[in-house]
Amino acid sequence: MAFEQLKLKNQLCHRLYMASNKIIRSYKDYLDPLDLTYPQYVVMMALWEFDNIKVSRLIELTQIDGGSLTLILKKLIKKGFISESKDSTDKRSKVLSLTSSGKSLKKSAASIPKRLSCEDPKLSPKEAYQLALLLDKYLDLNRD
Amino acid sequence: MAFEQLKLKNQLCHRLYMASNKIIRSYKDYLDPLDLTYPQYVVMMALWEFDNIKVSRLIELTQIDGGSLTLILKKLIKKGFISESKDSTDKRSKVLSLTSSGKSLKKSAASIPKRLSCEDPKLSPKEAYQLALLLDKYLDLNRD
DNA sequence: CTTTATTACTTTGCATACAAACTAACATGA
DNA sequence: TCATGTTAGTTTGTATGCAAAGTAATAAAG
Repeated sequence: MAFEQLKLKNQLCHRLYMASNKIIRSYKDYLDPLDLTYPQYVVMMALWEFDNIKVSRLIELTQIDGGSLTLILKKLIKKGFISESKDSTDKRSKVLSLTSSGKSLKKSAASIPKRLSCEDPKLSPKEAYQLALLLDKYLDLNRD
Repeated sequence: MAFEQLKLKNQLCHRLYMASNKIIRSYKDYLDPLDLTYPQYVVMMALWEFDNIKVSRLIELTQIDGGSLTLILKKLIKKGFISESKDSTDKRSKVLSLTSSGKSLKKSAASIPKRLSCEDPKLSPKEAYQLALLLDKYLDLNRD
């Protein structure tokens, strides 16, 4: 009756859960000045990389579900970072675009990744790369 | 102006965020029959392993923040899986204990880890172990 | 033995997650 | 072209996640 398989230290899921929450918390200090939450930052990164895309493409890129995304987009629009327009060929689709304010925000965000990785490098660059590879395999992603 | 550091594929955090959400979603099919959400399951695992512990210890074990935990505990009490009592030596503390119903739930949960890992093994056991080691290092955990 | 600081939780307010139901618009087939 | 199916997003309801303020009880100081 040891039930080893139910011990917390044997749960990959619990580690992912803690690690995700922890790293998102650590972004807060850097994102607050930009008036962005972490999910909002992910959406902005997607748009900084691929501007003028549909909601469906944003869901693919960010893996944020549609329901959550609708709310996040409303907030980003309210903040003036993005704007929406109807797709001329398919009125069901909505196209999202960066405003000038949203574009200039990219410059302010540019230093965040480096500042974060330097702040408290629990993992070496090599280890971070290994971790990224394993996560990509788990996520079944094929990038590049 | 390439801003490579802001591309999604270069974000470790985004991978952790997607992986955590994905693996928690994958637990849903197995936890619904037990009437548990994933965070509730984590709390139950902690109690199955260390029964009769205080809220502060539960926070240490699960890394769930106090505010969220209060709500989760209320729900687990309402479902009859755990009960609370005052610590006799320190009335500020609250001790949580499994009920007989909560204890027997452990038997129903025992098969979940294996069923999940077999369902769609994106990672080999060796890779999962590597991933766990890297996450522990990131989390700064020292188990055993 | 009071005053003050610290602890252990709880409550509040805002922002997601996410499944399920819903709506409008496009696509298909007879 | 009309009924039907599918798709792209939105809405709704429940459950966190988390920072900050609040509360009650214990500890520390003087």
